[in-house]
Amino acid sequence: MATYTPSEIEARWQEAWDKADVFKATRTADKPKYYVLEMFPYPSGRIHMGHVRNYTMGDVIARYKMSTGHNVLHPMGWDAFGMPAENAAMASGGHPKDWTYGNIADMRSQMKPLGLSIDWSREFATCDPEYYGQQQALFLDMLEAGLVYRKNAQVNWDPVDMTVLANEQVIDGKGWRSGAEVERRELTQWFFKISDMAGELKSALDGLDNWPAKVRLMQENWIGESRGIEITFHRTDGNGTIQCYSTRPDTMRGASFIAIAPDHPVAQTLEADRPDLAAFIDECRKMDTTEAAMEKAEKKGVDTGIRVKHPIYDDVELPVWIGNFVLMDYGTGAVFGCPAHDQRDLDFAQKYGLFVQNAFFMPGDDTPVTTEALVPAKTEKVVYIDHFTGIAEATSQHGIDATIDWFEDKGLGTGQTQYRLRDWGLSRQRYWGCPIPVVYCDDCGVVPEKKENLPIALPYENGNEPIDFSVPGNPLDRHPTWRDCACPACGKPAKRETDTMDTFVDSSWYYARFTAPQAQSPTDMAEADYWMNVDQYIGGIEHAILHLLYSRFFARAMHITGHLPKSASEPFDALFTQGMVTHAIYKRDDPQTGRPIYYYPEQVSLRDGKAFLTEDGTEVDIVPSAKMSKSKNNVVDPLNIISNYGADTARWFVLSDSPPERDVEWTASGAEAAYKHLSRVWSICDRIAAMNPDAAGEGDEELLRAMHACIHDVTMGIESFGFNAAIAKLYGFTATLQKSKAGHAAQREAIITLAQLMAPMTPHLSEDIWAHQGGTGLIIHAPWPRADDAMLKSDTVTLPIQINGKRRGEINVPADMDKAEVEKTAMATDAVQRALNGGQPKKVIVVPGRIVNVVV
RNA sequence: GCGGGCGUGAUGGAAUGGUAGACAUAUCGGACUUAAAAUCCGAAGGGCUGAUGCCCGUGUGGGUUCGAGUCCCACCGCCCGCACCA
Repeated sequence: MATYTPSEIEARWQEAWDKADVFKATRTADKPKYYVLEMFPYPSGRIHMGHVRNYTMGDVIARYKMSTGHNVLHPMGWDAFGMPAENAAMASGGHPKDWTYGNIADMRSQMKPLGLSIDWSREFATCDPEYYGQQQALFLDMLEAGLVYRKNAQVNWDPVDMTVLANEQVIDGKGWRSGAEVERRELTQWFFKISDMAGELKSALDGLDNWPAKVRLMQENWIGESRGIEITFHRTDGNGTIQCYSTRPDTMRGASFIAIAPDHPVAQTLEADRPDLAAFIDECRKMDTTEAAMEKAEKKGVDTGIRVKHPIYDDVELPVWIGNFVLMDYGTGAVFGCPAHDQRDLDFAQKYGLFVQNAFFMPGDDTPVTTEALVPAKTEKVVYIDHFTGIAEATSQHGIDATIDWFEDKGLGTGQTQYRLRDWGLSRQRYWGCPIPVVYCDDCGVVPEKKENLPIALPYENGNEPIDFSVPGNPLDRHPTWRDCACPACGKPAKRETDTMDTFVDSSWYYARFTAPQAQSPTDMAEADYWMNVDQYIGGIEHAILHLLYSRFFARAMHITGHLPKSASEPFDALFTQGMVTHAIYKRDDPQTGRPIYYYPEQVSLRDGKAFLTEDGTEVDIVPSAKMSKSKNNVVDPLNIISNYGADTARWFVLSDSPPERDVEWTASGAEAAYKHLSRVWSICDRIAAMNPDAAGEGDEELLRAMHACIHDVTMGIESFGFNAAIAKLYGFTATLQKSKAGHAAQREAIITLAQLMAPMTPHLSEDIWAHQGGTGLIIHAPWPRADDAMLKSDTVTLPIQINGKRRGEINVPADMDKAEVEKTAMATDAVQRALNGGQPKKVIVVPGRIVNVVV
């Protein structure tokens, strides 16, 4: 043993793990199972520090659970369908399949040196026909179970490229390639009936105790349960009614207009005869379809000329407007506007000269609303007038509840629980996705493909048929033969669906597939029953809503279709959302153009907290803690770190400096420090190994006490995702061991325990120390150290003494001293005597083992 | 716009409502060295004081409490998501 050489150590132990096949997961009854899963990556081609952090966290849990006697499943795969592959094909020729599998091979080889405890025998990519074929089977089962249906929906349409665009491809309302103004276009598309489960998906959130509260709250708000009422408005022209959904029927007195969605049937019937309406509707169709854009856009409308009767006041007529802010998907696609109690409605009313009328007032203030809407909190008391006087005298919430009943009693409306959650449109007009396995037959209509014909493979799979990416649009549409097939029902020539599935479908059930990746059906129930649920799921907060909600829906759908047990309806028992890895940006404004120039970390030298170009010494600006981004040149390649310092250093650092749920800033000095620390541990091991085995020393007990405290703290840290705190304790204990003059036996016990406690984070170094200290077998198989309670307790405690809540002194007392005695001791101290100045304290609070506070 | 989160030394951060700043970086001092690097030892929130000590201090302003970084209210700033990016 000489110096710490991670490259040699890490290769050696990875080989040893491979040889012993230690990470292969097999169903067995003699150990409790533990399934740990990190959100699988998209194969972009390069792993980045965010991946390293994510997988290292999962690895820490997996290895810790192995050493606590669990049968651990820790798989890895690839979320491999998606637009970037098609974009690459369009940009530089080639085929998405080659690009994707090439990237997977690259990324796998970049991940292996990290020494992750992954069962690679279960690896799959979602673009493997073996995977998406089972996904098609699942789709057919869901179709049969009534969980899938077709309806019209809008897409972003690029009129120049003649293709559907993803939201991401729409930039300022224009197509990203053509620059043409994007339109909305209606297509018939497939939908999952997730809204049927809205209530269940919401109420089941309560049981997810080991999910972050913020994620549960975000999902709850996303599902958006609201109690309201559907009210019928009668048209004065006698041409039927308009149904409005409202969560605020208590504001009905102040209703001054009806607003309907541009694609509301009433609006569409008027379009032909009214060029002004048609033009407006057309303008609405050009609007960005994202919710953020809709909300931010100026609220505009056009009067249709239609009038409806106010449901309560016979003499009041309300104009019906088309509003660009009304969504057809939510409620009935029509709302009534009450300007007095809604700022958006007030702005709209003022813009178009509509009247403003209060429905209620705040107690003691009956000033009518003019420029600012009166929007009370639901718990605030309000005073209703007219029809609602007296029925709703408590709070605003009472008013809403009471008026819903009032309208129902009068037969004017129907109470309804409405969800914001919309059905999940899964059709994508793209090539690189899972084909939707249905066939269109002139005679039989829409026919599901037969299961024995699955997988319906992408054309490339059937023998290198050329796919043309030189023009935009879906290559499946223009493929010469792929669409042609026999109708599964009648056998006559028919055409395949050319839409593929949203890639979110792929990631909504992969966790279940990992339990039996080679099964000839979507899952193997025996395996699923054993391995599900995922005990710990780890990934980015950016997936807090869609991916996790879709997965929860799919787990339920898979139960309904017989592919998962009911107990797996909530697939992820515990969820952890980790933060990003950030890095400072080094930049300087170009003196000529004024545009910023970004420099790579390697081009910069740091001195006294300032950054200088290594080349010529020019000072550059430092922007701290920015998301790593290729365009800002602030990306650190994990492979460079591994080749310079080793995987253990990279793993140690990404866990060390920040709490895992928060962002961590990558710094060269931090990585250096991690490396130095591991070297230090290594040299301590070296020193102890060189000691005389019989050598006695001083402070054995202190060292062992510190060791047991460290076992306790690190165990707690790992169990509670406090990896940074656990690492801080390991630093502390390492320093103690380094300075220790204890005998060989105690020091050897300490270094072995230290290696074990570090093993989840730095598995290679730990194996090596274990071997050098004569441990038997592999450290990964050694049981986790246990803290001895007797060694954690100490005889005396130091209690701080506070005077009026400010620390003024301390006392050392026996740990078991009773309260009265502690108080007496505290009162006798100089600090307290000085503060009392001969008087008596007003109050003395003694918290045993914690603190004494004297109030004077 | 809506929803969610975060804000503590020069920096990353620690702190079951109970000694604010653990641990690490950067900085400074010391040992070793011809010198430097590496390594080891030590100092360090700000202000006043010779020291013991005192005052101030967790984005801002209020509140609850014997006691608030932590809980509540309002505000400011930054970050994430918003349904066809993965």
